[in-house]
Parts: sequence; C-alpha cells; structure tokens
Amino acid sequence: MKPVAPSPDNDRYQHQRQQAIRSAASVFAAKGFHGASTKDIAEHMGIKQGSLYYYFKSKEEALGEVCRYGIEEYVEHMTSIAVSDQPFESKLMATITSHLTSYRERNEALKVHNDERLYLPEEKRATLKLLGSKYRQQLEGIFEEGVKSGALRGSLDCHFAAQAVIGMCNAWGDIIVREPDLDLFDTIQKCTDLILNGFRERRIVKR
Amino acid sequence: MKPVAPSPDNDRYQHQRQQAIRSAASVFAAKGFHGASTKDIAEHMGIKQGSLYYYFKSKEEALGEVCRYGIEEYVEHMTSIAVSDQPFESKLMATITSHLTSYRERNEALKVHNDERLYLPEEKRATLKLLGSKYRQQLEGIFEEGVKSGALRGSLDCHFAAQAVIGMCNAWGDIIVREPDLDLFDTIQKCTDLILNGFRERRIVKR
Amino acid sequence: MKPVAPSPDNDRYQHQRQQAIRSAASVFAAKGFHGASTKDIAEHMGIKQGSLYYYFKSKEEALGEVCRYGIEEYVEHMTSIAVSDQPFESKLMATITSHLTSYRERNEALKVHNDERLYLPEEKRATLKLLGSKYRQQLEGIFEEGVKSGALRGSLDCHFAAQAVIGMCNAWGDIIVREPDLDLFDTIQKCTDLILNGFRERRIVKR
Amino acid sequence: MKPVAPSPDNDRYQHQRQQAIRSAASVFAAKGFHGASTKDIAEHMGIKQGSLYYYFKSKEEALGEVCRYGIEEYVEHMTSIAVSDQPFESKLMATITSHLTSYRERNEALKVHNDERLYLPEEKRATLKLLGSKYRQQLEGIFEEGVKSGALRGSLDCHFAAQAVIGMCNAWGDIIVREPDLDLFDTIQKCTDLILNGFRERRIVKR
DNA sequence: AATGAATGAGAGTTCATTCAT
DNA sequence: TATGAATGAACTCTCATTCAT
Repeated sequence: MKPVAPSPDNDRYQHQRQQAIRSAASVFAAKGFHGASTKDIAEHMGIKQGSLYYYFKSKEEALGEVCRYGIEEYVEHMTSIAVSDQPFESKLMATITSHLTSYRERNEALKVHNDERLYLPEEKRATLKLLGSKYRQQLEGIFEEGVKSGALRGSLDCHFAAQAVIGMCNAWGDIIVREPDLDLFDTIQKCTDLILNGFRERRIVKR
Repeated sequence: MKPVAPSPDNDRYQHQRQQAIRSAASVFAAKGFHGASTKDIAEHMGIKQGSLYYYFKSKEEALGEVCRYGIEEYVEHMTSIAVSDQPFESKLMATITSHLTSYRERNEALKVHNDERLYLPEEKRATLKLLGSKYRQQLEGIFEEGVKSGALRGSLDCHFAAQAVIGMCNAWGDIIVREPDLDLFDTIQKCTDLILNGFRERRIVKR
Repeated sequence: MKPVAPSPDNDRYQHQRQQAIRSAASVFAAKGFHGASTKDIAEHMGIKQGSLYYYFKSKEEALGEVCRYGIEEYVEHMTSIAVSDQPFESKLMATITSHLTSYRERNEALKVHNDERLYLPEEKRATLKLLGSKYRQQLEGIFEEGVKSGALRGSLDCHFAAQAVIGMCNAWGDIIVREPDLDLFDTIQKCTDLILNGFRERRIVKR
Repeated sequence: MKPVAPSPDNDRYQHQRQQAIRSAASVFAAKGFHGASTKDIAEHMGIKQGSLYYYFKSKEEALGEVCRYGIEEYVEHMTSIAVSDQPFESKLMATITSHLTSYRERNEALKVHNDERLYLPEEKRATLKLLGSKYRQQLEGIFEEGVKSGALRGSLDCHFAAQAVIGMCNAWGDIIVREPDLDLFDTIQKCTDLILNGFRERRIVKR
C-alpha cells in the first residue's frame, strides 16, 4: 500500500529488478554512465528499452541502485573482518583478499561505484559517502590496533594509511581485471608484503 | 607535419589550438567525455560552439589531443629522471614528486588520459599505450637498478612493482586533489617511505 | 444493445463502468484529455491501469462516454423545461438555473464535453452535436414563444439569442466554479435580469 | 554578452522567433497544448523539429510566449479605450469590437491564452493573471463611469458585470470563429444591444 | 578567424495498449 | 474480474556537426 513501486513483495518482480541492476552494472562498467544508453542496458537484459522503466524510474535511479549494490556487500564484508578476533596481520590480509576478490569476481558494480557515483544527485551521493566512510574508518581502526599491538610503527598516520591502502587496492584491482592471467592469491601476497615491509632490502643491524 | 589544419605554421593558430586543448581538458576532467558538450568547451574558451571545429575535426579528436598532451610531457619528465645520474632513492622520489605535482598542478589532461582514453578509437589508444608502456618500462628499469645496487630486495618482481607504484600514485593523486589542504611535500615523503619501508615496525635484530 | 462488453446485463459491471466514467470525467476535467493518463483515471477509481480496459476499449472511448454522459442528462433537463407549461420568464430562469447548478454540482462531465469533445473522431462528435443542437433548438423555441407572447421584442434573432445565452451560461458557469463563495441563487437572478433587461437605466417615457 | 539567448538584438533572429510564436499559437489553438507536438509546430513553420529549440528552450516556454503575445496587445488596446475621451456607450462598443475583431483576425494566441494557460508553471501564470486583471479592472472602471453618468442603472454590480461581459465576449468570439459567415459588424451591434437593453420588449409606461 | 543558423540522429522518458494468468 | 508485465510508438529534448557568410 505504501510503496510506489509495483508490488515490492513480489518475488518475480524483485528477481527481475535484481537482473536489471546487474545488467546496468555491466553496461555502466564497460561504457561509463553517460556513454551507456538505456537501450544498451535493456538489450543486455534481454528486454525492450521501454520495459526498463518498469524497474527503474530513470537512468539515474539505475545508477544509484548499482552503486548501492556495489558497495553494500563490500562494506558488510569489511565489518565482519573488523569485528573478528584475528591478529592485525590476518585482518590486513583478509581486507586485501576481500577487495581484490570482489574486483575479480563481481567487480562491475563496485567499479561503477568508484568511477561514476559523482553523476548521482548530491543526496544519494551522501548516502554512499556514509558507507564509504564507514569502510575507511573500520580499516583505520584495524591500523590503530596494529600500532597498539606493536605490529606497526608508532609514527604511522592511520588516516592516511587507510586512504592509501584503499586507493592501492583499487589500483591493484584494475590491474588484475586488466590482466586476467595474474594469479589472484599470489598478487594478494605481494600486496600485503609491500604494505607491511616495503620494497627495501632489510639491513640486518648489529648492536 | 599533419598540415590539414588551415595555416599550420601560423603561430596564432597554434596558440589558439593549445588553448582549445586546455579548455577541453578542463571540461572533460570535470564532466567526463560523454558528459561534456562541445558547447561547454567552447564557452570555457570564450568562443562559440561552431568555432571549435576550426581547431578540431571532431569532439573525439579533441579527446585524443587532450590525452596525448596529458601524457606526453609526463613521459618526457620520466625519461629525464630515468637517464639522470642519481642514486635509486632519489629517482624514486623524483618520480613520485613528478606524478603528484602533476596531479595537483595541471592534472586535468592527465586525469582525462587516465579516465577517458577508453573512448578513443583503437588506433589512437594504441599510440597512447605505447607512451604509457614506455613510462612503465622506465620505472621498471629504475627498480632493476635499485635491485642491482642492493637498495631493493633481490626477490622483487620489478614489473609488478612498477605497475603497483603507478597505480598507487594515481590513487594518491586523487586524494590530494580531493583534499586540497594536504601538504604536497609531506605527502610525497610519506608515500616514498611507505614504498620503501612499509608500515611495519622495524625490529632491530642483534647478532 | 451494444453487447460487446462482457456480461452486459450484469448489474455489477454496469455499476463499475459508471464509476469508471465518473473517474474519467474527473480526471479529464482536471488535466484535459491529452494531459490525463489512463493510469491517473485508474488510480482515481482505485484499480490498476490495465484493468481500465475491461471497461473501455480505449482512452478515446472513455472520452466519448464522458461527453455523452455529460450532455445527456443536461439535455433531458432542458426537454422537460421546454415541454412544461410555464410562462416564458419561468422557462428562462429554469434554464439558467439548470445550467449553473449543473456547473456547480457535477460540472465535470459537462466541462469535459465543452472543452475536450474536439478530440473525438468525427463520427462520435456528430452524435454529440445532434444532442447539442437539440438543446439549442429547444431554447430557441422558448425564445420564439417569448416573442409571440410579447415578452420579448419582435426584432429578436432567436437563433443568435439561443447561442448567446448558452455561451453566456458557460462563461458564468466558469465564474461560479472559479469563485466558490459566489451565491448561486443570487447569480442566477443577476444573469436572468441581465438577459431580460440589460444594464441600461430604464428611462420612464411619458406620453 | 549578457543575454543567454543567441544575439537577441539580431533582427533576423527576432523575426524568426516571432514566426515560431505564431506557428505555436496556430498549432496549440487547433490541438491544445498536450495534443500538439513540437514536430507539428516545426512543420507548420517549415523547419525541422530540433531547430525549434534554437528559438525556445522548451515546449512550455513556447506556450508562455504565445500566451503573453496573445494577451499583451489585447490589453494595450483596452487601455487605449479606457483612457480615451468617449462617452460610455462608445467605450462599451469599442471594447466589444476590439474583442470580437481580435478573435476573428488573430484569435489564435488569445484562444490559447484562454484555454491552455493553466498548463504554465505558477510563476508565469501569475504574470499573465496580472495582465488579465488589469483588463478586467479597466472594464470595471468603464462601467463605473457608466453608472455615474446615469447611462447604467445605479444598482449594477460592476465587478460582476465586467466578468460577465468578458465571458460573454469569449463565448461570442467562439461563435464567430465557428461560423465564418456571420457578419462581424452586425454581431457587434447585437451584442452591444443585448448588454445594454436585454431581450425584453420595452414597455412604454405612461404616467 | 569566427559565427549564426540549421540539421538529424539519437537520447531518456511516457504511455496507451495487450495479454497470459 | 482484475492484474503484473511487457511492449512499441511517440514524445520532448540534446548535441555533434555542417556551412554560408
């Protein structure tokens, strides 16, 4: 009675809408928001252009749904890592694993979130920003734990570190998408190692 | 060299064309290739829409010119770093400085190259790819030197390392654009430090 | 009579269809034929868009029914006035009363008839025109009686007079709809007075 | 430099735009705002659909311009009648003449104003309402003079009278548009006569 | 060297209509 | 009797592009 969308409890409708979101994610990821047409999306989904509007009020709403879908699960995953009872280094690796796996496996919606969310109206962007901030803050918390436990240097700027790691993971994500032959597990190892130890040769210091 | 344009030797023409490229860079950076209109570009430049076509054959050509302009200088800079006679660590820092400075100071064309070049036809994209590869290879070379000199660990995968650093610099570039209060020099320091030493506490090992 | 519709004798069906006509009248009156959507009508009636087509073959048929409904009762009323056995002045006042009352009380279908019937196909418009002409002719007849009885000037062009009175009543109808505080009875008095006596000061002529 | 519209001082542009307004008036008058398409208007004007947008920002702006054009000259005419130095009866006749002539000669924009202005946004409607009110008030003033001079009955409700006359003129206007053979001058005479004297036989009262 | 004017292709969106259920 | 789902045509509007001047 209250929702405007047609019979929101209807399973069939929900299922089809989910398909529509996935199609939109795919097309937006490939061509960008402005470069993609609603016809492209409909065709990808196997329906006619006009029928898309049974599931979305507008192209922009489709973008909004894709972005939300892209980041939501992702943030949930991070939450479960953050609250878990692992030592710092495991949490870091779990984060990187989650991030890169997500890129490789259903990266489209997340990529759209990262690249195209600026075309959303201010209001929706604010909602997404909250989710993104939550993600960053949780990662920040993990770094703070790491400092406390002595695993990380005391001088570390945890805010900057969290931002940097997110950015790096996105960059690595692009690489593994671009080069499908890269071994995922191997890459995760390397990335974690880089973040923890850097590239420099360890000098053994005698005292 | 490609004297299709009217009075190609004319200085005034070349100057105006350069202005047009800069305007296009600015507008493409702000709105994306498809989101920007030729009218936007013309207005930014202070001429009328139709007059743009005196400088570009098409909107796509404008994008091509912006991308080339964006990456060219950038690669030249890297070349001069690579062939210079500094120790490894200076070269690394010079690279990061060049990258981040470029983002903060006239990042627009470079940003367009990074984000919008996929809308170029295959042919032009190939040209740009060559330039990008050259950049990466030079950076790779720097890392190889670093390994040889003992500054970097012998186990380092220099190809991956170069890709990673480029991606990281782009991510950091986004951050410093997003947060204009960040101190540029300070950030450069932190980034170099992270790449070299990682976040981990250095354990002093006695022997 | 035109038993294309399912179960034409069914009382429930007829009742629902009448509701549909009233809803259509309401929506057409508010938004105009082209400005109103079948969804608007269905919502006003409390059913779903597609279900309207159980009652109407097309949106146009709905318009046709509304127009017919709007003018039919109206003409019937005029007929009963015309054949009644009152003096001319009572008939005139009864006509105006009927017209203005109709506007104030359930003017929607009549308003639709007046404003939107031109969107009907020629054929249906002809039917309505017949009804309208009948109305006008009956009014014309009343005026002719008035002339014969000496109540009206012998020089009166009864055809023009009937047209004029209908137009004036429509105009007054709009006014009383627009200004809901206007007293209906008072307005009827003024209108009748204007038609009979005009605005001019009566000069008493001595002989 | 300041105006957004292309070179508003340019004569050619202004002339073409005027043509566009006239075309829009014609098409809106025939089919109503929602029933008319921009293609219809463009075709009527002899240009292509998209080119219309060189002269109007939107279909709605076109409607606004038509309505303004429709009522503006009309109100000006009334003003010149109101301030003129004629006796009451001449002013009344001049008003009716102006109204009916306008309907017959370039009735389209005025008709559009009367029938379709409700589709304008509140803001523009307010502007038009001012003009309409001015017209009515001037007519009201004419009636008040008539009462003062003794030409009209002292009991006359001048506000209602002005509204009524406007409504009646619109109704008559529709009639003369519908019946092109009607003699314009003759009709004007009859209408004036009706308003002043009514339909009733004048009884000569002896005293 | 630059512009005003026009175009045509294609975009997003709406909506009357159909039909299986 | 009524609906959810889909369609396709038409609509308003945008925009890259052209060209005479």
